[in-house]
Amino acid sequence: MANDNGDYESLRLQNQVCFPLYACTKEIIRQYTPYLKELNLTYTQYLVMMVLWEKETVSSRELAECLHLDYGTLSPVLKRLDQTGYLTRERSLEDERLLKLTLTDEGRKRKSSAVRIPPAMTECVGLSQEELKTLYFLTNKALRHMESHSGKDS
Amino acid sequence: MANDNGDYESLRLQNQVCFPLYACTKEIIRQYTPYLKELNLTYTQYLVMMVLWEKETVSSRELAECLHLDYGTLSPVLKRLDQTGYLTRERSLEDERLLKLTLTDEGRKRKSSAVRIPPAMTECVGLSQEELKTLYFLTNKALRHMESHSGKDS
DNA sequence: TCCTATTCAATTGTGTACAATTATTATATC
DNA sequence: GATATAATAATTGTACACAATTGAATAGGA
Repeated sequence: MANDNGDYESLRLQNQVCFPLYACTKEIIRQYTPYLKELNLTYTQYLVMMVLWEKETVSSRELAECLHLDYGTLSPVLKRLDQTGYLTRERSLEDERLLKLTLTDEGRKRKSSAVRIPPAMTECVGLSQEELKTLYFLTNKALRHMESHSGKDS
Repeated sequence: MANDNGDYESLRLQNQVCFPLYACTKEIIRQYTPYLKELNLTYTQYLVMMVLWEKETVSSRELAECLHLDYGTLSPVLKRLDQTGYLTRERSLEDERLLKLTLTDEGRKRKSSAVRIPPAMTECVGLSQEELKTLYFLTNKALRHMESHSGKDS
């Protein structure tokens, strides 16, 4: 009934949606690199700094949640940012389990240098504002769907 | 003239397009993991296998190009797939620099188990066919733009 | 032919990324 | 108030990911 070609059609690299998503993400991050290098940051570290530039102080737990990263990834990243001198790590007084991260003056200074990164990256990706909005909408929709449908199906 | 809020608006995590792309990619790969574990594959190894399932034999150079991976990533991945017994690595006779990868019977067998992965993943992402097509189009467009505008501007 | 530049691949070093385990602190239950 | 449970981080182990370096094979030019 079904022919062999048709059965395996879905397994072709060209027919995967995730693959260009994966390749595109890596390529964008690669394009970020030279800009971030001037700030002594990696992309992951830049994500942490964006949160701190906005909130000044944040718990490790909040950070893990909003960046979708676990402690195995976050712990060494935070240690490096501490060593670089962009943030401080200290235990919360109310709850000794919580790690409180605070932006340092040195870290705050980098914010003004960072403002030119987003427009440069938008330029580099080569999509229109409309297309970027669509991309933003679709990836967020997929993310929300996967979050609500993973793990805790009781 | 310009207010401080407006200047830094573009630096907020919520206004980044790359971030949901990055988070979404990681989440999809995480969702792949249990399916791929049954085949003894990681996501990167699965990408290599998809190419081999289609072409039976391929050079390392071609693989690096179509998967957008460099040899630093690819070499150990190929070594592991060799150890698992899904492919063989041998030097090309015509050009000793080239590494020729060939699918083994054991590797070929896994293809029939893999066919149920793509529909399961489509389901899991939670986007319509139309939305997936749009996502595919936009990420490929961005990829092509970045490829043609990076490095060799003479 | 000899020399140089290029291509292909592997290796090294740094930095994620995540599952699984461990340790510490808080909370809930009795 | 002692004990079980849950929450928060850190650590360990495996596997990418990529820049930079190295080394071998090939191609191209004087």
